Amino acid sequence: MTEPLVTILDDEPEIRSMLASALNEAGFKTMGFARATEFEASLRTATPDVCLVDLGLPDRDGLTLVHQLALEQGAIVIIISGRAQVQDRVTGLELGADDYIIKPFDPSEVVARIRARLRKDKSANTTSTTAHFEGWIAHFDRYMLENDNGQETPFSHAEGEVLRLFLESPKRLISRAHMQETLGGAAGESFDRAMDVRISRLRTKLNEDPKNPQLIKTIYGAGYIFLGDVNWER
Amino acid sequence: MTEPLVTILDDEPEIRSMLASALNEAGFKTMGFARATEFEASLRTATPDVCLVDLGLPDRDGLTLVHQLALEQGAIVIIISGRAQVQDRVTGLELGADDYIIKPFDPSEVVARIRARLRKDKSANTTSTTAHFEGWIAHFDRYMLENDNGQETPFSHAEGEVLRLFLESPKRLISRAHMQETLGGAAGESFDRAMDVRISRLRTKLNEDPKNPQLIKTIYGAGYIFLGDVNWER
DNA sequence: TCTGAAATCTTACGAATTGTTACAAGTGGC
DNA sequence: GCCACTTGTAACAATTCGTAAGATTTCAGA
Repeated sequence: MTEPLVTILDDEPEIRSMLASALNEAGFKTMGFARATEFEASLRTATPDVCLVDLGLPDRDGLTLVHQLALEQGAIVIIISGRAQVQDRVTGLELGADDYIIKPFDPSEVVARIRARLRKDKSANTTSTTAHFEGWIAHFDRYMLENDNGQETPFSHAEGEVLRLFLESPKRLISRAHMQETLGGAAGESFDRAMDVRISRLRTKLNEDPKNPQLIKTIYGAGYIFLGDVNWER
Repeated sequence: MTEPLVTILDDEPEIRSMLASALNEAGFKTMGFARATEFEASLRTATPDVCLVDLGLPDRDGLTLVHQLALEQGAIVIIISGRAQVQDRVTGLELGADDYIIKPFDPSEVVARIRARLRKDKSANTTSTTAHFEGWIAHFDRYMLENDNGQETPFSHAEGEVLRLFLESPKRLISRAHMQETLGGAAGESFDRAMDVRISRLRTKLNEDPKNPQLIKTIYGAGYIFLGDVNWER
C-alpha cells in the first residue's frame, strides 16, 4: 500500500487545512470535502483508506453516513466531533466508527491514531507469502496457484502483482488509478490495456467464466472488486 | 471467536472490578491483574484477545510492557492512563497501543472501544451486504439479483446505485432532484432522461409490468416510491 | 368525458470503457 | 543461438450507459 489516502469531511476550512497539512507531513495523501454529497461523489473513483468525518455536517446526518461508510466501504472511519458526551461516543462507535476524537484536538494525536489503525489493519496481512481463498491457495514464494484438488499452475510476476493487490484488499473497490500506480505503470499511457490483459490472464487462470466472473468483478468506470474470503497464512 | 478474553492490568482494585463487571455483562471473559509480573506469568497459559493496561504500574514501566505486548503478542492493546497530555497519548499509540483511554473513564465507552477493535479485526473478510424484498434478494457485493427460484441475474453499477437508493428508503417518496444529486448527475442537464432509463432498465430486471409496476411506482411530477418490505442483512 | 400540454417511458443508437485475441519484443536457461 | 516463457501493444469484440426522439401516460381544464 503506497501512501494511504485519507479523506477529510468537515465544513470548517481551517480544520480541513490543519488536518491536511499535518497528514501530508506524516506521509499521507489527503482529500478534503466540505459537504457529504461531494464526498460521496468522490467515492465512485477513489477508495480512501481512512475517512475522517465531522458529525456536524450541514447537508447530512453524520451518523448515518458513518454507518454506511463502515459497512459498505471497508474503510477505517474516524469520527471527529464537538459532542463530548460518553453516550455520543458510544453510539458513534457502535454504529461502526473505528475511533472517536473530540474537538478541539491536536493534529498529532489524529496522526498517531490513524497510524495505530493502519498498523493493525496491515499487520494481519503483511510478511506472509501464502493466501487461501475460495478453494484456491496462492503461493507467492513459489509463484504457484493451487486449486482444491492440489493441482498447481504457475503464475508470472506481473500476474502475481495483480493477485496480491486483490488479496490484500478483498471486497473493496480498487480503482484503476490506484492499480495503475501500484503496478508501476508509471506513464499513464495506454498502460490501461496492459492492466486489462493482466487481469484477463489472471481470470483465465482462476477459471473465471468471462461472461460472469465470480471473483474479479469489473465496476464500469471505476475499477475492480475482488470477492471471496481471503486468509493469509502466518 | 467465542467470548473474547480481556485482561485487565491495573493496581487499583476498584477499577479492576468496575471494568470486569462491565465487560462480563457485555459478554467478555476477563482476567484481572494488579502487577505486571503476575500478568506476564499468565501469558504462558492464556492468550488474551484484548489487553487493558494501566500505565501507572508499581513494578514495571507500562510503556515498555505495551511495546512488548503489541509486538510479540498479536493482541489488541489498550492503554488506560491518568496522564492526559497529548504527548503521552501520541507516544503510547506510537509504541504500539491500539487505543488510549484517559482516566476517569466510563466503562461503557471502554466496552464500545473494545468492540470496535474486535469488529475491525474480523470484518476484513465479512462484508456482505444483501437486501431481501418481495421474493428478491439483492447481493450488492456481487452485483447480483436473485429471484425466488434462486436464479441470479447481474445488474450493473449504475443500476445498483438506483436500487440501493430505493432499498434504503422504502415506502418513502424519493424526489427526482434528490435522486439526481445522489446519483452524481452533476451535469444536471438532460440527465433526467438518463435516470429514467436507469429506472426503466431496473424495472425490466425486476420483471415489472410496464403498465402496472408493483415495486417502483412513479409519482407524477414528484419522483418515485419503492413499495415492498425490505430486510437488510449486513 | 374530451383534449392538449407536460411529464415520463421506451427504444435505438453511439461514444466511451473494458475484454480478448494475436503478435512481437524482451528475457533467461541450456 | 535456440527455445520456452513473459509481457506489452495493437486491433477488434463486447459491454455499459448516456442521449435523442417518438410513444405513452398523467393531469388540468373545458
